[in-house]
Amino acid sequence: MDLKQLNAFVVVADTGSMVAAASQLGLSQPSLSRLIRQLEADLGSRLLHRTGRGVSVTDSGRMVMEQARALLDQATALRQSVAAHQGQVSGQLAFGLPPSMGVYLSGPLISDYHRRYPLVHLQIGEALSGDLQERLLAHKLDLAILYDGAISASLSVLPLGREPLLLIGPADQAPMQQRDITFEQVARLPLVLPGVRHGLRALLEQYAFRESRPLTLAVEADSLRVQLDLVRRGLGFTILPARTLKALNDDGRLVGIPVLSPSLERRSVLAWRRDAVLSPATLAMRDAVLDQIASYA
DNA sequence: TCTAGAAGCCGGAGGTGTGT
DNA sequence: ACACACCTCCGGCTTCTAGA
Repeated sequence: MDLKQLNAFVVVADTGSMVAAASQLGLSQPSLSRLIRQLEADLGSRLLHRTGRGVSVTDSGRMVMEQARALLDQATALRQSVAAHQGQVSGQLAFGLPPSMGVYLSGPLISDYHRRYPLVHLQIGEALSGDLQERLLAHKLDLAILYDGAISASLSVLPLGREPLLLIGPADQAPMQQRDITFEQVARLPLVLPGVRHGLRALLEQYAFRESRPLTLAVEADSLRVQLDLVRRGLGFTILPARTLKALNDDGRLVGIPVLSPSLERRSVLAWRRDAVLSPATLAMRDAVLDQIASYA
């Protein structure tokens, strides 16, 4: 058994196809088929069900897949540790963050990180907090920023802090003339909000449930830019952190005011798999995120 | 009939042993 | 120490087989 066979098996299991996996691995299908057979012979167990329309993982295969991923992660961390020991942080790093943080955090964070660690091949993904969590657990991300709440016990987290949430609207609209606004008043306003799978929406619904003040939904839009465009056009108001508004308020026509009673805030965390061996590239990104967040304080 | 995996065969690369 | 022969391993190509 070797890492090449284990990696081949993990890619086959992920793709569900020998042909697709062979293409991804840069091997011919027969070569890949032979690698898998050798692994199965070594382990004395069938890892895949073969059908005329692809392959599926057996129960033994699922168990092997989990441990194979852990071994591959350790091998990657070992390579990167040796490189770091020689003064070079290198390797691959898949990092995810929610769009409402990505709009203001990605630029400075990634450019600074890339300048300091040019040998690290970065993959940056923006997605909903729940999707990011799933991708972390599926080994598709090494590190991600998530919104606090319903975090899996399989993840380790580091709190990043709290962001006050503002009611956002056109400067000339009546509610925006106030210095602040109560949650009760906000709940009565027509709101342009993301769908229920979105962490921010889930958070607002929790506030609404606790306060017994159901939200008045005008339009549901997952895209931040669409939300703000609709707010500019007077279809309603939205709720976002101040930094998100600042990053997207190109024409300065939108303003934000604090929401009180209760004051709305969003907490975020940096998360990674509890069983993961963090590579030097991942540790460097963790520090870079903490530095960047600290610079906003 | 089409698609995808398996098997057989071949060639290249690298390792090992032996002779000079 | 070097050159050569042989062996093993790996990957590609072609063909066959099985399932949808």
